[in-house]
Amino acid sequence: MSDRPTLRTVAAEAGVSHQTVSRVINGDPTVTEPIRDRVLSAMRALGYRPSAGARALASGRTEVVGVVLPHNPGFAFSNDHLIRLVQGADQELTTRGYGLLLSTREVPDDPASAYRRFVQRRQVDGLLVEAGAGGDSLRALRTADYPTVVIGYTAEDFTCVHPDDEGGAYAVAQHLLALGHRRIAVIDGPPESRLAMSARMRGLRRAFADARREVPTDLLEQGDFTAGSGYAAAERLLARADPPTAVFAFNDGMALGAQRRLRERGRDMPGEVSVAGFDDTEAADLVDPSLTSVSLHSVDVGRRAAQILLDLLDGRPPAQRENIMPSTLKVRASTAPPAAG
Amino acid sequence: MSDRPTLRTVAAEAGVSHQTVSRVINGDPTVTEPIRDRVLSAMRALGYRPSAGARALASGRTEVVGVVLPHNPGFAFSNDHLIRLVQGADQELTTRGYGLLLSTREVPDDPASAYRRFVQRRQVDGLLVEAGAGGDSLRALRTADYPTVVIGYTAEDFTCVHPDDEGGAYAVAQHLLALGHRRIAVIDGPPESRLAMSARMRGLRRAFADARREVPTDLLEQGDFTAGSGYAAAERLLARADPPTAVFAFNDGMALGAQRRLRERGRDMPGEVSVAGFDDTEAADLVDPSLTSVSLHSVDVGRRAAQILLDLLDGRPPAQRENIMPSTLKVRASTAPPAAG
DNA sequence: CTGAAAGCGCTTACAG
DNA sequence: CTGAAAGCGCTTACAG
Repeated sequence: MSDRPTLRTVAAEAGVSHQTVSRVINGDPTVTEPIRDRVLSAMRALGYRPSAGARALASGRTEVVGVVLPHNPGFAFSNDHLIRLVQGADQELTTRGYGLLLSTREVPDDPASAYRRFVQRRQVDGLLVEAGAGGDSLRALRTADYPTVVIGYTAEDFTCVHPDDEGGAYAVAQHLLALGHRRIAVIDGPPESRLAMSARMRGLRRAFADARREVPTDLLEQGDFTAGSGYAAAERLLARADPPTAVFAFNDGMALGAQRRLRERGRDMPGEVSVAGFDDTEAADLVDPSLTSVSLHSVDVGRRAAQILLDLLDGRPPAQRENIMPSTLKVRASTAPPAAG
Repeated sequence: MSDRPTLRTVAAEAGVSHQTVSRVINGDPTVTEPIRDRVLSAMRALGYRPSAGARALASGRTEVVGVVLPHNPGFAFSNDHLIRLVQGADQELTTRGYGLLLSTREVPDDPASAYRRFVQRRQVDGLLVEAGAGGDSLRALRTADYPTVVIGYTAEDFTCVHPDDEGGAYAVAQHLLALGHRRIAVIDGPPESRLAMSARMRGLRRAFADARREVPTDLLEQGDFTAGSGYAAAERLLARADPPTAVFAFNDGMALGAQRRLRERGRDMPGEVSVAGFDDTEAADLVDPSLTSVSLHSVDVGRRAAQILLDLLDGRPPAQRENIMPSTLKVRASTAPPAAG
């Protein structure tokens, strides 16, 4: 194999200086048309490929963004959300010429953590961090002083992008109230997702308030996003003296677990009990009855986060710190009016 | 902000040459203990962070691996498999000090493709390519002359790693035959996944041959991995004069679609009809009856692929071109002996 | 075991 | 509008 051509090889071939070749590559408008053409054909003829490392060293910018995902092997129900976030971010980054360096760790003191890899080695120009299970690690990234956009909720002072959890929960509650349900149970998510869960709870309360109804506080159950916790919560709800006619689980996994228990207990769905979930995972459309849920448009969230970060890198700071993307209620077969009586 | 410390700053602080600092960073064993300690504390005191770009330029290695995933927004059923592959690869790469540059495109003539990004810009030392929907694009990566490991099947002459599809299908067929099923229908996958599907078909045939039974060729249906195609295939199977007592769909999505149609048609599962899937997606455990399926251990596949690539980069070529990772039959509630008679 | 020299392949001012 | 100079921050031989 012969050596790879460099800027100077191309310059020699085109009969110009290597700076001119650099200008052509970087789209400098001051290069004249004929010169540009000559350089471009020389590049093509030689199969020239710029060295990202040399560019990064000389320019101080890597044109790569780090994406940090939570490292939760058991966090199965969010896998679909995660991959769609990445897909959306990748679309935007690629379009704008940036690379996406991925890490599934966010624990800052783990020697193999993203923090160390991206920040310590200066491999990236900025960071996209999925808030995931822990906001604690965000504080560490803080000190790194890198342009950062958080995907999800954070109590820290970072620019963030997240779905409209409040609006989504409002829509579900409004839907159930409009169907005639009053005894609506809620299966809450785990404390690690407190900020998102509070937003959903706010939406729920607002829907009840707008309907001039009281939230039935005796029907609140705690879950942890697993199907098992939804199953257990359903069991406890069935044991109530005055059981719910509708169950709103704060994610699809718990909703599916609740459905399973209700089915085992012989409850007709949605005839006797309606069930709604959140996140609109693939399974929602596959189970029977198919599950009413809230779509978070994760691809759009990821794309928007990347957009905001790249604008920031280009010197255009975001208008707001908190950026909320619309979510959509998907009504399916698992919700219907309560049985008369 | 003060300027970032460089090798020379650290060298001055520690009272050594910058080469010695470089040696400490790269773990050169010839550096004496006291010198190493002095350098390390100087690095810590100054908050030194090496520049990945400068390293890459000087050493010719980026210590980053490109991971190319198929860009299929509709390819929903493999999302879980994909994210687990990436997770496994990331674990291995991180452990060995490599970064993971991700792209969800593999179309080589797309101006925003992975091919262009990774290869043209020399941002990576090697490539991990998920064979996904198209083996065609692999041919283009070929010309790039990068160390490449394919995840999945390929007709090209690349080192590859894939799950034991043949063994998994063998296990399912053997399980159904052992339960007493003879009329076993198969819902095949789409032509894009031809190589994996052929492997599954081989496993199926081998199980029948080992049991001295004939494969009921009249019960072969074509699907395309969507739940809809499984639903339609089930419909056609129900219309047979001699319908199957068991349905083996070559992915979980089609199996769930088939389950839905069978349920709608009032067939008891698994009483009247057993159903098995493939891939062991999250939904398999959530539906009712829970779905017998084949787990592909995607995390292990991704980890192994990264291992092979990194070994290759270290000058240790793989022992075999084709590397097969074990898959596991997960028996759940959807399969049972056929109704007597 | 450690230092002085050279260079990796670009970009960024600065002249002209 | 284009070229000559300098330097980005490392690593890799090569001496000693």
